[in-house]
Amino acid sequence: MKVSKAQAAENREGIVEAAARLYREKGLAGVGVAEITRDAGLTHGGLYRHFESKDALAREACLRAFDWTITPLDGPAASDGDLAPEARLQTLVNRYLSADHRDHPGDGCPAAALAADAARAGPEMSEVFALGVERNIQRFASLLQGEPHANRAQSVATLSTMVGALVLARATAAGNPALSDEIMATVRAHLAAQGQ
Amino acid sequence: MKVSKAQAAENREGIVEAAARLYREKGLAGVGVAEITRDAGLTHGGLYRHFESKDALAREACLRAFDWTITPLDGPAASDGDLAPEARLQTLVNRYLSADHRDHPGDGCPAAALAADAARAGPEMSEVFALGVERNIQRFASLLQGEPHANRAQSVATLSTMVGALVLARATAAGNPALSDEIMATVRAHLAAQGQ
DNA sequence: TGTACATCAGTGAACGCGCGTTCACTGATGTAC
DNA sequence: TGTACATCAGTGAACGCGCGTTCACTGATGTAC
Repeated sequence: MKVSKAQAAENREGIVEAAARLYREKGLAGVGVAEITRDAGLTHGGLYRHFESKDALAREACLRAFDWTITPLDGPAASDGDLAPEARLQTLVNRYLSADHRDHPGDGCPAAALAADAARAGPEMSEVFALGVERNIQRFASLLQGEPHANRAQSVATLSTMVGALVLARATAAGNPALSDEIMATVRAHLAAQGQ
Repeated sequence: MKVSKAQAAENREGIVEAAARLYREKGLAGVGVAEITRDAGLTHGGLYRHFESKDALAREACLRAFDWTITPLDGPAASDGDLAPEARLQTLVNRYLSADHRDHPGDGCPAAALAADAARAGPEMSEVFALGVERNIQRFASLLQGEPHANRAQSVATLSTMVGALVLARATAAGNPALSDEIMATVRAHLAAQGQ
């Protein structure tokens, strides 16, 4: 049955949100369109009224996933604006390299969850990731405003370190939890010492 | 038809090697057993004389992939033993963060290519990755012998940075080659400045 | 060393299953009058 | 404002396809005598 335009837009939104979460949890190749639409409270057939193909949905879902920011993980820290740049950076790093973020990729950083999949998903998906990574670099740089060595290079290096540490922590979490924790703690300390 | 025990062992080896390469190229969910055995010059039915399941093969292939070392990428640098630890580290970093390594994941670092897949593949695969990552950390630490700040923490941090940078460079390579190159160059310089 | 035969690595058809996509159909929405 | 009807979001069966796994079969290997 037909639904109102408002309801249809809401349904579309629900599909994108469900896809953004499920893809981060299970990988681009690990989720089917039936699971995504079911998660959004619909059936699979209607998907193609909103998206040209599964790949088109995947691209839009990844773009949406990059709207993610670290703050929601621990709730908004209202007083962050008062902190010195070094402290703000460290707060962000501690949230990014936390057990909570490691264990809930569906609500987390898409770069850490999906970069390897994106590299294999064709040039259009790679463009989506390039946009998202560029946005993260710039957001990082603006966060570091006032830092002694605050610049784009610093942002790129710190972002790489955080993504790499989270990826390794996730891959080792089930098989060697102590190693997984060690990686996150070591890199938190490393970035704290570097930013001091 | 039956083949000699030596031939059978060779065929098994070929399957593991093909799987180790194809999985790094296309991801754990992106390759079927038919493609792997075809690549090894066999048909898919015989796979189960050697491996209990596709997952068991995947685990063995990942373990094998961790035998990978960076040196073969540019050929063995016979004179590396004469270099100072800082120079040896920088040579390794430059090889790891090269266009060649980025564009040929099948012959490259399994942590960068498969860590996200491994995190989703169950505890047994995670154990394989924990072993591989631990080996890489220790190899790194022994390479840094003689460095002023050479220790395990330094190894973990540098490894994380390298993996993260390569992962991001791969994800953005097709969509924004300039950004991909920038990430690798920036992190090469960052690690050079840090290790000086 | 020669012969008879059990072993078993490898083949390829077949299986059940889930995938992405299509399509005839439903029925509430929203518009034309 | 009320009525008739075209639109179209959503449903669910059906499609062709490739997947992992099984299995009857083949025939060279390797062993028992």
